[in-house]
Amino acid sequence: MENVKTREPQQKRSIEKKNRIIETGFRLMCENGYQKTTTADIAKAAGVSTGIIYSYFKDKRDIFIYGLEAYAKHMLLPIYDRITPDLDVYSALNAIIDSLIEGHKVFQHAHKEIEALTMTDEVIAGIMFETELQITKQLELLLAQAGFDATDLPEKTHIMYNLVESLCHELTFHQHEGLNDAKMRQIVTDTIIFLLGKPVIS
Amino acid sequence: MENVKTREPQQKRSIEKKNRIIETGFRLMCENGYQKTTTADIAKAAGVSTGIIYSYFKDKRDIFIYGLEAYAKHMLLPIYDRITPDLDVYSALNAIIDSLIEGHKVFQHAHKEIEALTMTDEVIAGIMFETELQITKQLELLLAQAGFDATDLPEKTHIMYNLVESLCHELTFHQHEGLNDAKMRQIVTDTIIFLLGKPVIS
Amino acid sequence: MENVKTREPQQKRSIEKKNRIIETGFRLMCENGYQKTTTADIAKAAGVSTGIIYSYFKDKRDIFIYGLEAYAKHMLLPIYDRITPDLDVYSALNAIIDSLIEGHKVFQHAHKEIEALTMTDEVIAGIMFETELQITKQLELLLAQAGFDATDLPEKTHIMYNLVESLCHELTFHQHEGLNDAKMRQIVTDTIIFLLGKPVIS
Amino acid sequence: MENVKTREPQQKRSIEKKNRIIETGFRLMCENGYQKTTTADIAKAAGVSTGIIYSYFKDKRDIFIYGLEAYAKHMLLPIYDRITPDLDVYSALNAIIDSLIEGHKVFQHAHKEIEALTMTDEVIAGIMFETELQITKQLELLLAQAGFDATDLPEKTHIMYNLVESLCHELTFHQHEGLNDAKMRQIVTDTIIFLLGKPVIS
DNA sequence: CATGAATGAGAGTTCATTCAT
DNA sequence: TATGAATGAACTCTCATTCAT
Repeated sequence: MENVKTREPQQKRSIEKKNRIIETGFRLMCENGYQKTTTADIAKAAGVSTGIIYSYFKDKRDIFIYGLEAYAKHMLLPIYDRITPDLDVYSALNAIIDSLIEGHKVFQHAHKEIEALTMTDEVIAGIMFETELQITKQLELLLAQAGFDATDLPEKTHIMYNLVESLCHELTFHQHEGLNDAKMRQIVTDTIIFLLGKPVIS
Repeated sequence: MENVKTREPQQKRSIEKKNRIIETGFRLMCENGYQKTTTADIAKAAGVSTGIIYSYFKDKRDIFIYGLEAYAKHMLLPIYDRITPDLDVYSALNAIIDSLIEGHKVFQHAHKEIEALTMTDEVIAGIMFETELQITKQLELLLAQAGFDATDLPEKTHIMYNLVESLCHELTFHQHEGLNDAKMRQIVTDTIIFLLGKPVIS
Repeated sequence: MENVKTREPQQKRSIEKKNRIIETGFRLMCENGYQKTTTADIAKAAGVSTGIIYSYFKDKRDIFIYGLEAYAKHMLLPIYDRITPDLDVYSALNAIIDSLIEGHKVFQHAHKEIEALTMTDEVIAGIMFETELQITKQLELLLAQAGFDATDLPEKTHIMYNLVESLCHELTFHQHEGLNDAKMRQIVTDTIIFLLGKPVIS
Repeated sequence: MENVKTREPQQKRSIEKKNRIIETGFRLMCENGYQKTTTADIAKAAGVSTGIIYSYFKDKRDIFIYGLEAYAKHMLLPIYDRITPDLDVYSALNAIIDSLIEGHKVFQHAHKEIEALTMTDEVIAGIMFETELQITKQLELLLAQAGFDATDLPEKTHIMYNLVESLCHELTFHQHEGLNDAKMRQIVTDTIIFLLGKPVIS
């Protein structure tokens, strides 16, 4: 039996409204912090009343969860989409980096707030964990298929993922003056290629 | 322009009390989240009254700032201490990694909460930025002195710092099953050495 | 001075709908408490929209008032109906008790909630007062006509009414284990006959 | 392990304050209804801030429970106190009636609101049930010891209790005009004596 | 006539901060 | 200095009522 209090909007306008609340709410929470964002803030920014929020969402946290899932999808989908069988591993790698950078740009400050909530909220932690797992599994698969040595692949993949994550963060926020974007990206891809070693076959 | 309300404790016992509040408070905030930690929790855990906290600190955030500064010092000091002129660059590198891992272990979950607060609090952001700057500058200096090619050194250093950061995080929390600690560390140091390239003057 | 907002339904279907709202709403309010019953609950249970309720009723309280009046009628009517001139006083008494027990069974928990609302709502208090008055007056009349001594009749009638009320309550809810229904009823009727004393004439 | 959020006041002033909140809160809830009484109302009437209420009580309902327990104690204690071995059964009966009337006078409107909450709150229902049980058991014991016929004693006691309850209610609130207090009381005691029958051992 | 999405005032509760002792 | 009781603004969430369709 479904939740009886919140309802799934059927009308087009309602769906748009629900999405507007998710987008606005998640953005505010990520920009200003989960706790500092009040339901009144979200309602005002989304142009709705506070009451309607509780027609679509169980509670404030529910908005964040929905936003987080959209965020995860936004990060994952392009990866699946861009990796086609005819792509060589280097192009695929670049496609993945592009995807993640784009995801960061769209969701701005999301990452830090999510990481913090990960500590105290198991559901949120679970979603993030699963997302990261999907991405790294995808990377491992890609590399294994391309014939790269599978030795220490999980460890290498994890490190590569973190390298790309950090790169995305810097390229998105430019917190450190004097760093050259192109150079950063070049170094990261070089490093990943170094980590990959040479393909075993050929 | 001194703060008139809070005072700098002169007595030995008072100093101990202030430090106890900082340590306990910062730990609780990092473990359970800044917002979820109440001043009452801190007072109880530190064995003091809620009132006395406001003799030593301007507000709750002030406790966090003090804790953060201690944390930063804790991360930085060992780096300075362990890098002696007679050390070769590889040993120095390992010493730095050891220092940062240790720092992570001591301050546990601190990082995530700090990162989140960085977004909305400029002072906190400033402290973290300065700390990272100090570490990377130290690394750059170390490497330059050791005769490594200074080309793209800021970019490389930044990437190395992130590599080590991620490593520390994984070694401390072991969030991802199936990853081998020793291998991870080996790969990271290998990667750093790869990034360093060869010293210009052989 | 007619209410301009709500209207008196003319169509047969509308009348049925209004009655369904009254029945369902009053039942829910009595079972779960007035405050705990929401207009959404009533609408859902009655199979109508929340909006339509405000076409038939001024507000939520109005539904209760209507239900209460129906309840009062339900308690009173059988008393009038069952007391025919040819009935002796003892049979009439039993008929009244039967009527009240039946009323209780139909409206279940109504009494307690009504009593509580009586305190704060003068209209509700008035309806209940009037109902009780009708019943006791009816009793007084019945007894006077049957030739019983009219000394202290109002006081006696009031006490008899309460006796029957309590009896009905216990017979309906059986809250106290170990009490025998038949014995209770027997004792109550015996007590009433004791209270009545002997008819003056004959 | 005790509740960690609410504390048991140790200081005399604190105990007084807690009691003031209970008295004021319970009175307001009984006079105006549980739902209509807000925590702000209680705080204002008790001359405290809303916050302090939650130092002494888990929630609003907790205040009511405390008040209810005090009410029950107030009803029961005088019964135990006034029934001494040397008292004949008629004097004891009068003592009980006096006790209950007094209880009603002190707690005013309490009864109705309590009855209503009994429906939806098991804890409240339990307290009331236990109180009534204590009183009826006391009555049964008293009568059995006095040598009255124990036939149908539980049923008779229950009816007597209700008789007294109704009497108290009327004597306290005088809702029905034209009824004479003294006569009412006389009739009730007469009825009880009738119910008692004659002591078995002459 | 009917719908049910939308409103927004107001509820209970929390907690950083203050202050009488 | 130190206490912890007290404050009250601000939070999340509810629901009787309204209104666009």
